[in-house]
Amino acid sequence: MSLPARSRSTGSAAQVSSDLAKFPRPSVAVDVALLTTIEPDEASAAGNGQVLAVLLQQRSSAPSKGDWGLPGSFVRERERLADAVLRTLADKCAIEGLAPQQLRVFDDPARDERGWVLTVAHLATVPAETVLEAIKDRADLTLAPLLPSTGDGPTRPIEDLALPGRQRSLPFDHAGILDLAVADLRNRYRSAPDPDGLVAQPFSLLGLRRTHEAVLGETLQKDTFRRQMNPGIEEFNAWSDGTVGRPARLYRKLS
Amino acid sequence: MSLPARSRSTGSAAQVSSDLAKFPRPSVAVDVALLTTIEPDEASAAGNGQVLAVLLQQRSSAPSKGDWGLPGSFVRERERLADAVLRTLADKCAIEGLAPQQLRVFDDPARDERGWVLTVAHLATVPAETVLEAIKDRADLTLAPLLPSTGDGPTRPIEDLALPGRQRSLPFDHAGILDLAVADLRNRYRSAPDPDGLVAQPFSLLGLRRTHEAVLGETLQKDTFRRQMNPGIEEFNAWSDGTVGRPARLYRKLS
DNA sequence: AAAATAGTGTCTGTGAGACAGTATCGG
DNA sequence: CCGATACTGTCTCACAGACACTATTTT
Repeated sequence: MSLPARSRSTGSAAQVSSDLAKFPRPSVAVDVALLTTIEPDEASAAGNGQVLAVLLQQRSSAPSKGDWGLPGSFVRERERLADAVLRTLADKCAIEGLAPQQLRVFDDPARDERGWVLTVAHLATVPAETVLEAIKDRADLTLAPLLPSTGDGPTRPIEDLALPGRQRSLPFDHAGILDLAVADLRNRYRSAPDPDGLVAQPFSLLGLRRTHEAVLGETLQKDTFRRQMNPGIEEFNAWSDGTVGRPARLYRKLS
Repeated sequence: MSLPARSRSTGSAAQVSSDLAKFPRPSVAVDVALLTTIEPDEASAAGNGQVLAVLLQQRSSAPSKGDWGLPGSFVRERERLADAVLRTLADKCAIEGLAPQQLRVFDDPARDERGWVLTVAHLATVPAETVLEAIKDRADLTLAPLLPSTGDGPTRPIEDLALPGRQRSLPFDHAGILDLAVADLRNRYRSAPDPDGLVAQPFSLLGLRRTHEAVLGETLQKDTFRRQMNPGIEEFNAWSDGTVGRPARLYRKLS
């Protein structure tokens, strides 16, 4: 970025920072789509395994009070955006140790009725157990499953988000943020084994495939999947406890 | 995003907007990497054709005054980020009619010595003639060629940016913005014919390939390239004026 | 005719996709 | 033994990559 032509560089800190004061400043927030894979309550359609789910929080205030939306908060002075996301998750949801990833800025000037607010959308992923532990005593937090699109329309990544109560849609532009997050996650899960660490670390190829199927929203072929994942994993000297059938070899992610 | 718990929704605009005032607000700027493909002055290495180039402006003020950097400016009240980029290019460079694309926010709190400044990096592309026309009478604008990496290191997309004078590096985090912009452009040019419209509209397959080679920084095989582009183009009822050799059929982009 | 460029036929290797086979467990 | 699950050999098809051949122009 560069200054307008009229400003002069004096070297004085006070003078220098007063240059910035000439420009209006927006409020800046972060929102986070925290995604995980869960076993749906009813044996749902779309394959036999897990589905993607997103953490929603019931809004305690201001616009759309009472509705469920993505967690978020305003950025603090000179705080890094990723740190603001971590703080939001720690303060509001008691979840720690993630690596949020920036998606993009949503900048519609009318997106928030309170004023000029930019929000930087983020994506974070976490194993299901961590989220379930964090929300089990909380009435204002929930995991909403993302049912994969049954039709063939490639328009929106998500066919249906199962919202609690009679709520029909997410507030603000949270639906757009969620679409972006899912598309981003899917892109990464197309080529590499569990790039975001959703599965615990020795895993069987079946467990890995179930998670990939949940993320991608489609079933995968067993043998093709093995060949695609093979260069990215290494054998682990253990075997799954065979509940039924032959035990499966366990693997770890490589490097 | 959501409000802190203590705020109440009163419906009064004054009351509502005062909630936002409780939070510190950063200065927000946009920076743009305007990329194009040019014929390099000397018959450079790396193939026989064009190379990527980026528009640089000599900073007239403040930090790094006199150095060359990416054009940018502060966002105005309730202005959309893409509009801020368009305004920057129109005001400072007299270039219009582009479609800037957001890359990501750079948020290092120490990135600008003047204070807390976030910048939203953008990418825009434009045919070479438009840029050359716009900069030809301007001493503070230049097109810096991006020489493709000669070695095999896949670390950085750009081996060398040919900066004017004795300047060694770009100010702020502009080098990172440029890397992102080039990587993004390359991703799109890998699968589709000229997705950003860098070539004029009936084109020969040779011209299209030269532009793709410039963007990707590597030479492409004639016949493989044709097959990859074929589903995305349609024949145009005209032929290139054969200066030497057989004239080439011309094409247009499909749909 | 020679040089230069455009366009295409074809061979080969690689890998996805699919099917069916073999291996190893619990009952 | 049977059922169930894990694993793998192999066939087919499609396509990238590469080479060379044919086609059409200027000189």
